[in-house]
Amino acid sequence: MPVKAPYHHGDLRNALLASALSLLDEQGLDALSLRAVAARAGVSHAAPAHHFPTLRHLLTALAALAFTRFGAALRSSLAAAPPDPRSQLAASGDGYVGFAREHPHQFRLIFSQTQLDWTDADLRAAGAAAYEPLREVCAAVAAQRGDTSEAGRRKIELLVWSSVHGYAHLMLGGQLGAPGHSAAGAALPPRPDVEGLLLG
Amino acid sequence: MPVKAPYHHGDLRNALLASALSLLDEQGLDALSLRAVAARAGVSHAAPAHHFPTLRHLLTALAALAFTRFGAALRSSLAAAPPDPRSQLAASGDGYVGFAREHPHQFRLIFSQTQLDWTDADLRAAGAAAYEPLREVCAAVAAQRGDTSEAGRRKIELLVWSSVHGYAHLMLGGQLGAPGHSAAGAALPPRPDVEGLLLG
DNA sequence: GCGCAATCTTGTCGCCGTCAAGACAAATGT
DNA sequence: ACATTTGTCTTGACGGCGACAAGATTGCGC
Repeated sequence: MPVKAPYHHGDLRNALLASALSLLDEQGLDALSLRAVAARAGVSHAAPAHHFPTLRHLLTALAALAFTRFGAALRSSLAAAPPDPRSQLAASGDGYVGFAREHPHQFRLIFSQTQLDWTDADLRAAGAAAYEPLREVCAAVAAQRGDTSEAGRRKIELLVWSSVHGYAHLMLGGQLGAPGHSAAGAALPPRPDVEGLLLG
Repeated sequence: MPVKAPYHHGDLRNALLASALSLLDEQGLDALSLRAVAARAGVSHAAPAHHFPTLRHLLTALAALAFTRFGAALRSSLAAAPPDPRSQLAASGDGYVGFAREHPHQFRLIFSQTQLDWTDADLRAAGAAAYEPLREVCAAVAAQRGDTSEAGRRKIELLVWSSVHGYAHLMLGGQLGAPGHSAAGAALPPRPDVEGLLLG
């Protein structure tokens, strides 16, 4: 491993993404600047320009990366649960909220609206892939409720997604239960019981 | 009315908030800078310092203002609906997402986590006041479902709040239905039918 | 071996938040 | 009535930021 820095980095793009990810986890979204990321990667302040013309491009690529991690977390949570729709639904909710709690900054980045380029193909693909398991679970839930129609499936999807996403968002905002900035996960009210509501 | 600008503005604090609000509605949260707000108010770039030591202070005060408007919108939506719990619940949901659609930037500001000082007493008070009608409706819903316990009321609250908030958030993100940045409110899927789910 | 294109550096510009020092006006005390 | 004090606003400066331009360095194809 040649630690000595050559003029041409060789894999600067990935190095920048790695630096950005660590910086994001450590100091949050607001601390992500092109210059800080470049400094952490050990290059000059304008080095990222070739790989990411704009901070927006870097954030978008980073969000795509975080999205696939989010999807992987969802999948692993589903794989660890019993295969019946009710358990799967609960597991997807727990996985969703769990990722938001364990990686709050990545979660915030993923759903930050103004700073990302949502027309980017990679980001959209990563997002769609991450949500695929959730959609499958919702289809199974709709089927168990005796509704196999497209519209019925969508309604379930929307309800599940909205409630779990809203809960995660409110949780991150500290707007649930404990006032101030109490320790995460201390005395939070439990996630809304969608599975109980939908599957009795 | 002396339009000529005196050295002492007289009501700069409110003028700054008004400028900030119009700038927010016109150009979004990212365009809110102390200098831009000061310029719009016709004062020098450092004039806000006396009233808002930091951009964070200004945003917090502005969020408190937007929160009371949000609460007023909720109340007016509730007042225009029949008094039965089901209609009130539907009206609060419609008012919630309606405000988010009509004032997306104010909505985003209100729920922006990192840029606001959530220990600020005014902000917390404004937020609590805005949510009061929602809590009352949820209490009525819980009662109609035969659950008058504190825990039952909270569960209903959390479900309603999470689902409607998540829906509004996803809607603003354009993550529902139409891809890209289609016109707001075009072909969006309807809000999750919490009232139907909870009250048959 | 040579040119060429890609990659990285240094330098610059304008905008930002923030601090410091000074100009100005209004209220206050005598 | 006037001087002083206090609050308010201005000008000026500093460092950090994103973005652009121009130059240096390297590796690759010919």
